[in-house]
Amino acid sequence: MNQKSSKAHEWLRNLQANGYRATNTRRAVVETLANSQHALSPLEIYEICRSQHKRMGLVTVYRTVEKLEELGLVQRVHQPSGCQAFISAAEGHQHLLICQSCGKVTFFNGENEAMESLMKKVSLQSGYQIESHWLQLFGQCANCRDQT
Amino acid sequence: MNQKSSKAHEWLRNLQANGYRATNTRRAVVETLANSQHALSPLEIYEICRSQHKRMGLVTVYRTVEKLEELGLVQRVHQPSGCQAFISAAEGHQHLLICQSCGKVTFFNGENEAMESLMKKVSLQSGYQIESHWLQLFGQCANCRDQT
DNA sequence: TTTTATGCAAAGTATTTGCACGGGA
DNA sequence: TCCCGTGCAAATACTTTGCATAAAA
Repeated sequence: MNQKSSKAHEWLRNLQANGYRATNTRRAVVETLANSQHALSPLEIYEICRSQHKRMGLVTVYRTVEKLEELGLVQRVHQPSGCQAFISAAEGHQHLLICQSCGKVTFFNGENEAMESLMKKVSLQSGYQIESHWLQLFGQCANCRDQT
Repeated sequence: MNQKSSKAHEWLRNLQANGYRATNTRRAVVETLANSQHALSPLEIYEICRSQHKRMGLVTVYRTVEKLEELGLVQRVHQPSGCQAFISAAEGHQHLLICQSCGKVTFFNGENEAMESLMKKVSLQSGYQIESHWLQLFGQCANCRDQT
């Protein structure tokens, strides 16, 4: 069993532990998202899954993604081109790095002194009590850089 | 003339300089957005403007906001609750700090060594060439903290 | 006068909901 | 068996487009 499918299994177990059932269609959505290095929209997930489950409905994708998000297993990705896509949730204090050419998503560790001190500084200057932050980087991945 | 309305005038001048006309309805949208400390959705802008221009259509708001965004005068704000709202564009390397209670938006300067070194580090580790970053903080503003 | 902007209505997308049937546990 | 999950269709929300009229320059 490779690392990819173990993530899918873990998500399915998590769903079941929360009273949700492991159905075939749900399994397809979970595997698609768990194995993807790209953020996928409900429609994209639907099209990928439909190659295996002809009868699958787009609604099922929406409902499954909703549950995965609720359990913190996937997260919505915000991009200039739109905010409908989802990807595996970052673990801990990680953030996203997105390739503008191929869409590949990489996680990086954002829990560091630099961020901490910036937030402390902003907190003092603004009077806000800072509770959370969104940090996302955009660029070109190594592959796409080479192809130029 | 206060600072608020001068921003609205500046935007109108900018629109005219780019071949767009300064109409009454457009003026209303511009003033609403230029004077707001909160991110507003097209529908919210529409409802505010309609108190003065009964005949105004929601479409006009969409079309005006589109032009303001195109000229870099306003920017879209992404939030957990949705991504339809707009606010004055940040000037230079500034980022948003949003109050989770009242929605007030404050800008802070994000152009600093901390961010630079973080991006350099991530670039080395990931192999990505980083082109832009998106940072946003969420918290409680001074007013909302006091009211607890 | 000339050209852009407007409102209305209609058309497109994206997403959610109601419901009877089907399939997991 | 029991109850959740499913697909379908319809409803809702958000945004864009076509067009005849109104208004800015």
